[in-house]
Amino acid sequence: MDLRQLRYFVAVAQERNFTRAAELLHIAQPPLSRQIQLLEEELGVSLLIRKSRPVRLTDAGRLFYEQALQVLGRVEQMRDATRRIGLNQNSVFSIGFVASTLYGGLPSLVRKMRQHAPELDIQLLELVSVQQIPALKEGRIDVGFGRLRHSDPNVVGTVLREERLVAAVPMGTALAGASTPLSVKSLRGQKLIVYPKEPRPSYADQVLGLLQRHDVRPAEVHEVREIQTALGLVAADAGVCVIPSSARQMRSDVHYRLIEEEAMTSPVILNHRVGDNSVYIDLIKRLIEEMYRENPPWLDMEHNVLPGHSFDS
Amino acid sequence: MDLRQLRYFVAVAQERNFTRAAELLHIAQPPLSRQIQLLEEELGVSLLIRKSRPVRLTDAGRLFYEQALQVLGRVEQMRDATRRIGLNQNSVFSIGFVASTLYGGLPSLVRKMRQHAPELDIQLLELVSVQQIPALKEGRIDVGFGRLRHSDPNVVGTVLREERLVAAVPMGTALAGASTPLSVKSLRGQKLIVYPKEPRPSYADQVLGLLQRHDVRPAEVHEVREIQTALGLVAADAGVCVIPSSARQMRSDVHYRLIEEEAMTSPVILNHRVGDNSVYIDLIKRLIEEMYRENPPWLDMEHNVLPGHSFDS
DNA sequence: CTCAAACGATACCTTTAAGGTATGATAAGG
DNA sequence: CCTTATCATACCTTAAAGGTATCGTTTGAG
Repeated sequence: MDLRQLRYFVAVAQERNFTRAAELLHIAQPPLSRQIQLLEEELGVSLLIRKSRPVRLTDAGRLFYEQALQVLGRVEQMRDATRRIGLNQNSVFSIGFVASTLYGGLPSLVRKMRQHAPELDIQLLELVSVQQIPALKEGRIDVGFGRLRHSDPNVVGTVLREERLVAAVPMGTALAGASTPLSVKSLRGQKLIVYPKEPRPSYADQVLGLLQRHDVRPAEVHEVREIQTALGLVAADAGVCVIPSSARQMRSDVHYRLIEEEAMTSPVILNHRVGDNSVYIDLIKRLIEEMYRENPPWLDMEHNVLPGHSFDS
Repeated sequence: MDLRQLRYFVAVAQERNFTRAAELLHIAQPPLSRQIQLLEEELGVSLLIRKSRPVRLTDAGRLFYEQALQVLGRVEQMRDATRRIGLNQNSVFSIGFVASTLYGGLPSLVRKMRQHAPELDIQLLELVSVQQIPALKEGRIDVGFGRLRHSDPNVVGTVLREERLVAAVPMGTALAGASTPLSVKSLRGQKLIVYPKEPRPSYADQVLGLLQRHDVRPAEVHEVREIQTALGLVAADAGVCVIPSSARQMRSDVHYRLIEEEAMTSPVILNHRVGDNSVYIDLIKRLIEEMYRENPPWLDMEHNVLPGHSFDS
């Protein structure tokens, strides 16, 4: 499959006539016919009904046509965006993040970065923690906000805060009958919902590891794509899940209880390359320190523990 | 530009070494070098810094790399989806759902199902709309709650409601300066964030298709995993996204504006196999009718249009 | 500081695939 | 039934992809 074939197919789908499409594409009709045939052979499905005049799309052809339009549009956009970056000499600064950090200070931090460094083109890339390390080393991102500790000597990891975890439990169940902190051992024998399902390892594995360390075995583990699904299933009484306390705002039709064990926390970690002396790394660190000094609502000191960190190394 | 060149470039970007990348691609190093040069000539920008070892990406190269990954992923997905279309018991009762239906009546419906049919083992499976049709035909699920219309004659699709779409825009931007409904044409030239990234086609494609139909071309498209990431990026002023109106509760630090065009809706559709006379299908239909008669808060009649549907066919 | 190894670029050749022409087969309308 | 339009097949030409040989540059070890 190739972009040229996509363009050829789109033309045929729009004209519903190979001869006219060939004219528009400035090629002869037989090579157009052959290229569409090659495409169908590669896919193993028929895209067009040729026995009728004008030709009609099959169901697969209709789907393929819509998708092809989008892919061709995406290619156009990436060409334009690449040229814009390359020709305008804007600096790009890439930030990797795990989704849960969007409920902490990351949105504000990015806004402050835009204010302090308007010349930067800030790219935001969702990567689970384990993906951030190679991404940093390969230069695909410049900093990363992750949730898992690592041991790579080429990447500096600084714990910004340790966020307390809470159990989201279905309304109307026994565990929902109180609001006091509960022991993680209460989760024994429960159906556990974990996320994100892939890529792994991820926060799902962090939770499974913490439960294991506390000798807690759930009755069933159900892996789902992401937190919104997990909390939705809790609302549907399909099980319980363990989430960072900042995510409690997502739904109000489930019950939340703080997990009392002090080890039941999830760190938020800033990662960057060793020896990266970019002024933007310094700027990020300074902005983070300022934000923490301001004690903003999302920091929620009742559910976060700050390690005695500073950025002086 | 061609898919082959994108694959070549991605390999070089990942290996940071032309010789190794060539080996992985099963071609010789000189043609790889030349193809990347042709690509750079066509774009008119440099993608790689070759004077350093290992080679590094330029800023334009980094953006191009991320975009190329997305495009290649899309091509893979469209191939798979096209092939899938072209080419479907205590009693377990499986319900497929798209994540956004968890913010509607699905959790309540499942609770009612559990009450009315306690003998059922209700399995909940997150599947995007297009995955639900083969899943129904193959018997992997018994009903599905999806967002995309289909034309498969073997599956009955009933539109339960048409949910109005809203634009989530960053605080402090021009579009956030009003609360009145806005025209979809206002999204021209904006950076658009779409979700879910995979599998495809999905709600992301529904939005892209709707924009295309209204002749709206965004400046850039950024695909992310799911709505929480999309809204978080909006909060970080990384672009705008189009969401179902029920999802507005997820974040309060972005601005929402109803999109005024009447066609800018996303249907919620109940799908089941033709001729499926299961008492549970009848039960689900009855429960849905009861729930809609109760006019619950999530139904939000201001942002939903009910088609004159009944389940009598 | 020197040298050898690694690695990307250039030149030129071979092979492969895209496209063109001629023509056959089939659908559809008069 | 016949003619025209349209897609498929066969075969040839042309253009581009890929291979080999080799040059120039970077980097790290001694």
